[in-house]
Amino acid sequence: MSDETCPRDYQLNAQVGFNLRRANQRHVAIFQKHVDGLTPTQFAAMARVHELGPISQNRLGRLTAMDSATIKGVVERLLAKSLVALNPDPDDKRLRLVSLTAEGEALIGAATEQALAARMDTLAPLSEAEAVQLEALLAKLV
Amino acid sequence: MSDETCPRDYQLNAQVGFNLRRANQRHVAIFQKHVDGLTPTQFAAMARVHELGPISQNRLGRLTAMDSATIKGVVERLLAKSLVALNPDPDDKRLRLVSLTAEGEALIGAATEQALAARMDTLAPLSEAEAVQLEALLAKLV
DNA sequence: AACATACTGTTTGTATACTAACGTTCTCTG
DNA sequence: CAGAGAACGTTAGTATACAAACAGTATGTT
Repeated sequence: MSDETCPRDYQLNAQVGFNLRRANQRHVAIFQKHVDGLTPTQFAAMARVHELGPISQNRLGRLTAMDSATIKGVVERLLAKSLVALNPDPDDKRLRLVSLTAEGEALIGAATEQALAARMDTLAPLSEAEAVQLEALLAKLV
Repeated sequence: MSDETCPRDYQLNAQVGFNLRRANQRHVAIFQKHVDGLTPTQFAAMARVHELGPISQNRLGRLTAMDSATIKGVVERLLAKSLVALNPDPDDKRLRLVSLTAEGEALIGAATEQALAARMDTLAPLSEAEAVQLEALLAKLV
């Protein structure tokens, strides 16, 4: 990010919203460098399915903070990469259960390590104590 | 945001990246409720032009953390609302200078107050001291 | 003056993100 | 069991966001 982005005395730069957006932009960029082939949201979706097993599309969306339109696109793209499969629920004809394919299961381990490395890089400008503080404050905010 | 979004023991929820994304989502939603007719990025762009006067499209993008493709779209939409004007720079034929229209100038004052109200709402879950902390930590991060 | 380099704005393509509206299916209540 | 209401997934439309490639313009060096 260029120096020009940070003139010292504009109030915009002090706004939480603006810096929240920039911090998020920075994290996404760092994540992309570490994790190959998965965006942060795609990784989040896969991590949830890995944790919970087969799960409906909308429920997966809620658990990863995506609305139904957004999660649909994410699942579609994971499907195109053969990382997840989509099967009807025998007990509820509305549902389409998302599950990891063998390929997806094979990927998630390495991806998790890469995601943790990305987290480290993102927090690099902060001390250990500051990182803990930030995570606590963000948790209060969401 | 539903309770379901926050099961207590999934590591995903402890990830900075995930909570950064959610905090940003929440702020955008709050901003939309307070500021009518302007998205956070559109407001950021207008605030910068208000501060600095006529400015080239790409430079405005750098000062609001948007790449050239993104700022182009934002300016286009502000243009469609007649809030900004676009004029060639006589000294540099590459540049298209963005400036506020009278309508834009008339709007920016009220919008700034609404944006500050949105900021208050966003930080509402935090104490005064925590809000200051968060802003300081985010500033270190970007 | 000529040339390499850099910057400006533009376009295309992909990926979130949300709103609103819709048809299908389920569940709950009377 | 019938009808209301809710939840599911889908679609269309709009708005960031970034990468990559492009032509036009400016700048700096020789």
